[in-house]
Amino acid sequence: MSEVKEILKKKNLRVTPMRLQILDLMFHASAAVSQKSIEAKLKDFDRITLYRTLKSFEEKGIIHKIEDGTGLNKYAMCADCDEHHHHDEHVHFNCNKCGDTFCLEDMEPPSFVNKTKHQIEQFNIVLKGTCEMCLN
Amino acid sequence: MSEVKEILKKKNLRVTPMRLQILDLMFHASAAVSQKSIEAKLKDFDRITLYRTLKSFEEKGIIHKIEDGTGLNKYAMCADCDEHHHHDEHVHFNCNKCGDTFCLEDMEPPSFVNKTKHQIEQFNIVLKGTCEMCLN
DNA sequence: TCAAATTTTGCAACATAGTTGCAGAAAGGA
DNA sequence: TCCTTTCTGCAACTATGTTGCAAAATTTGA
Repeated sequence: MSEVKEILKKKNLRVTPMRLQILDLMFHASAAVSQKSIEAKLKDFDRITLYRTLKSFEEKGIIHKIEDGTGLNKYAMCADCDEHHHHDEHVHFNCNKCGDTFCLEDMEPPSFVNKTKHQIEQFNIVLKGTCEMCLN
Repeated sequence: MSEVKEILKKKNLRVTPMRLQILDLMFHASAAVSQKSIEAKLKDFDRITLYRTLKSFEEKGIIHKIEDGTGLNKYAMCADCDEHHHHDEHVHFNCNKCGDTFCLEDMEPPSFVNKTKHQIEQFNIVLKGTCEMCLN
């Protein structure tokens, strides 16, 4: 728990019980978490505050938002992001069965041959299928 | 207009003024359209009916839904989809400035080296940047 | 062309996700 | 401890999407 406390302090965010709980939860989560799944675990807290907490975490570069196409925003800890730059351009995987989303930080992102006249600056890649857990 | 009429008949959908207008609009659109942009153009029609129209078009394989990460569902005509199978696994491009989304049907989708234990079945790739129009 | 069967539409009501303003509470520093 | 700043929780609101149902429109075929 003091590990997440350090993160908050380093980012100049006040250490509150809610923030500690949320960050602790994400720190130990194996998959990316949605706001809904956080709400399910911390039912004493206010929905709006949770939105704002996640927003400020994201702005400070503690977590990154994942658009996995399920319509639900999900969040995961950033390996090495800060408030100036997010390094979250890794591939994500979304399970069609359980809906969980994982960061595939080891997977090499592909390069694209740009035949178009559009200027490509970032990408969002979500692989879909059946996750390790659901296969068994 | 009779071209889109044929599409509806072929798919066993009744030919109604609303469907003709929506399909005609999508047929001539250069970018993928969101429900919102359709509403802006066809303001005489009911919001709920529009949802259901898009849904039935999608089910019949006339259009495909694009998850471009903007949170808004967008739709584009299917080049060769039918109700049994969607062939919409091409790369999409989303402009950060104007928000428009395009199908890059010419772009070769990359292959992924699967080092994980997850089973990959589909993918969703959205390239982001500045589109041709916004560059000029 | 008209009536019956079927599909589609539009309304009401509801559900969920997300946002803003503001007052009071809590955290952190002196 | 007190003061400043930040955070929280409430109320109210917007946008997006869904379901049930009755009325309207379309299609089929006599």
